[in-house]
Amino acid sequence: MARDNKKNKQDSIAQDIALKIQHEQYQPGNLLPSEHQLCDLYGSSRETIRKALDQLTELGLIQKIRGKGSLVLDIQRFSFPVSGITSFQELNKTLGMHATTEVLQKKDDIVPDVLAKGHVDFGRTALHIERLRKIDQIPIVLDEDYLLNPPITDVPDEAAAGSLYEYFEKSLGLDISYATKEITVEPVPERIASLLALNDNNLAVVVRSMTYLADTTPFQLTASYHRPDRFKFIDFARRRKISFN
Amino acid sequence: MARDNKKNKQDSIAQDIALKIQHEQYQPGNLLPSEHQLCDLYGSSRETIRKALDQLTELGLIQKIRGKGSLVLDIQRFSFPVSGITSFQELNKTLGMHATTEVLQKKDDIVPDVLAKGHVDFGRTALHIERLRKIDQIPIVLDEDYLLNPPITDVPDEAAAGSLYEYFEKSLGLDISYATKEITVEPVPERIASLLALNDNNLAVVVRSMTYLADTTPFQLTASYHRPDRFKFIDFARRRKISFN
DNA sequence: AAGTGGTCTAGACCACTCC
DNA sequence: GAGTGGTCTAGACCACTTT
Repeated sequence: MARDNKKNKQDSIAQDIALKIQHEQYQPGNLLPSEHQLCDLYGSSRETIRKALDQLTELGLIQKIRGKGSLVLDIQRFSFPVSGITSFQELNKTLGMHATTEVLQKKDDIVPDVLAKGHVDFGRTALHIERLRKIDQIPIVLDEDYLLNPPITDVPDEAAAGSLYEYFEKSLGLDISYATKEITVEPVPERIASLLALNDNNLAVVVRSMTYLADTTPFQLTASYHRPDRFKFIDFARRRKISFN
Repeated sequence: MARDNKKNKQDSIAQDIALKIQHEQYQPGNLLPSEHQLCDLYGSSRETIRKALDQLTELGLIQKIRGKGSLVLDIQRFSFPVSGITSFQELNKTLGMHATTEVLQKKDDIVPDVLAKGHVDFGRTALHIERLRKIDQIPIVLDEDYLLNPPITDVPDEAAAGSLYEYFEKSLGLDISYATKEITVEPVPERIASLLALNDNNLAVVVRSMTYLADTTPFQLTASYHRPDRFKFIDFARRRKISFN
């Protein structure tokens, strides 16, 4: 699930067209109806249609070509959702894998300095949730989440075992907005290595992220340890027009 | 460098504000002038100002807060350019490191199947450029580029030693638009391992990418092999409003 | 010439924050 | 209430592709 926040027109239109692409009502290699036709279809102005199409462009679902139209791109379905902020649980649903989550810990702890660095004060405590994710019984990811209070006071066990994001957005009504993410490859402590059943070299892919609300409040720090042989990060990126030189 | 394509108003405004943020004329934690003030400042309509601010929002430079204003975010400078399509050469300039590029090969070759898969026909030939990137004499990245003809017929040696992107955009006038990228960790062949001076385990971070022009023509396939101990990928991502369930 | 997307405008109304 | 951003509109003019 995650965000049915499509209250406004442009978001509803974007969502609707996205679904039609997903269900191949609009197919890769074909053009969407022209903006003018979409105006009639949805009964809205052209700028609103264009804002909806901008969202699809940003996602990599379409490419607009001047004089021609909006081309539906051929992005393999398994590469969605790409990049962005997406939880294991959501990804799981989308890809239809059989995954389980085991909650190993849930208690207040001091945020490790490596995670806190540059984001929150050192020595701050937070609700620490440790979860081991398995696919077909094989451990794939170990998630170490640190949830800041405020805005998060407690997390029910069911939410920890399921999707934290869904709980935050749906139950708490938090407005999750953006995140910074850093991917490295590092040797990890023995405990983590054994949980993930790593080889002798103890190398894991470490994804550290900081997630913020719309009002810029940081609320979640995460370190995810991935088995290197099962790790895959897929990204779609557009060339930006802004340069910094 | 790269793309001074800021011919239109919204891009110029976005670029101008971005530079003012970079030079701390607008500082993290402070608000930008209001949209109304920016209208006066740049002599444009509010929607145009808003489109410029949208670009900055997408980049992670600002966060808009309703009723308050546009807050300049505190993204450490070393994390720019974030994500997106950014070449080694550009990154190098931005970070001011001392790096060298050694061109090992430049000849026509068949595109390896792993790279071609899902993007171009198997068995297709392309201009293969192999480059070893070093920082302070230490090998960091091995780039295997395959450039498709058309649109690329040849690449001068100077361009290969410098920035391919700069050559494509500035000299050839190509309109680079988007790319898909995939990051994995894999054991690599002995030759690559020795070029990168890897440990006994021969593990490297492999970034495979496919880059497209604005007219959706694929033109560049790349496999980059990174030393795991020097690899770092930094990303800024916004929560999307479109869901696929 | 007709149809497409690209850009910009001036204005309207709303929701939220702050005083 | 005044100021902020969020959304939407109707229309204009331009650049490009197609026939």
